[in-house]
Amino acid sequence: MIGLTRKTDYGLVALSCLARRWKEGDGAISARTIAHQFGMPLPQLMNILKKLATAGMLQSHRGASGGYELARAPEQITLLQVVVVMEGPVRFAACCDGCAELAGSEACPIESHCPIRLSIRRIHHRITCFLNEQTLANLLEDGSKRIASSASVTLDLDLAATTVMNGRNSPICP
Amino acid sequence: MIGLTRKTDYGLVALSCLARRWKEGDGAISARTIAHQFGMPLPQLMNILKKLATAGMLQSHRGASGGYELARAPEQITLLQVVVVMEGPVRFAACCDGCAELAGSEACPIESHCPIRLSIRRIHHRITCFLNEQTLANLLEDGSKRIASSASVTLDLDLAATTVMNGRNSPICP
DNA sequence: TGAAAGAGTACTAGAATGGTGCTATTATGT
DNA sequence: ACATAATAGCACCATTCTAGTACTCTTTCA
Repeated sequence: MIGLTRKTDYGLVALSCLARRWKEGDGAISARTIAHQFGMPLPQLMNILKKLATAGMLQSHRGASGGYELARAPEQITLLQVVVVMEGPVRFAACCDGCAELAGSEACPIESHCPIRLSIRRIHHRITCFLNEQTLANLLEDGSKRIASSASVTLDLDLAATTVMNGRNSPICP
Repeated sequence: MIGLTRKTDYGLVALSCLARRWKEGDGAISARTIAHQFGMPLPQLMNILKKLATAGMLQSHRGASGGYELARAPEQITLLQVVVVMEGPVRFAACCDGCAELAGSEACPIESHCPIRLSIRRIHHRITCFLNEQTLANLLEDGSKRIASSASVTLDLDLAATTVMNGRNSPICP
């Protein structure tokens, strides 16, 4: 599936909240407060924040009036990093993506004569690069602005045309 | 998760095989032959090809010496179309991605004050656009060539550096 | 007429995901 | 000193998704 899990989603919302506080110079904020603010289930958000803190993305403060804050600048936290922390390494394909040597996953049986091996790897690379260009700071730049891209490309997007058609012949890109 | 399911993977390999035959001017080929050629489980590949045929991507020929062939040119079959057929509509996020009106999925409860709603939609759009630019014909152009991109951008990729690091600070893009 | 092939449907086992609960530890404020 | 509020670290359950299999029916060709 090509999409974020709900946990990653929750994590990104929380991180954005913390990034905004970072910009304002505010201090730590508790998981309870964030959960209440965005209507997220508290136990799950606690697990998520714990994970992000363990990964070094957040700094935690225990005890009363404790909480979480970003451990580094929003510009230095990328979407790819968050996804990797929450869901594990990104693997565009189970085989043929250059990640088979990770985690003892069995190699693709047709790797030697797979007709699309290299193309899949290139696509994998493009996607991970793209995700790594999207920083928390970018995410906060809302709405009318463009996505910053180190590939020196910006697209003027018609956001109203973003809906994904189910039909097989309908192009997504306007 | 950000990655293709194995079924989509199988489907792409089979489609590439059929695309190559299309270029050579060859006719239909049976599921059994494809499965044997690439070491895929036959019953599953049959289901996959049925699905792609139902979606109009393949043309099927029943009876002895029947089989499958592409229903249209490889240039007119995109990665996004294949993913949508095999996995359903692409939704980068459960909420806030402009797809909530599909399939009766419950709306995101914080949609009105979600700090990253628009950014998520933009990223969703960029990814679907990218997937829609990758055609079967592109996939067949192996190895040393570049990915065609209507965004008029090409990146020279160091394929050897594609491995995804697990560490939180290791940039993926070289 | 029999064999080969797709069409359609149903089913099972395992993994991933979403979500909850409990106990221990740490810091704060009174 | 002590109650309280907060994170840390587990373990756990229910549901959904995924991979894979099986069976019957229809069509076509030799």
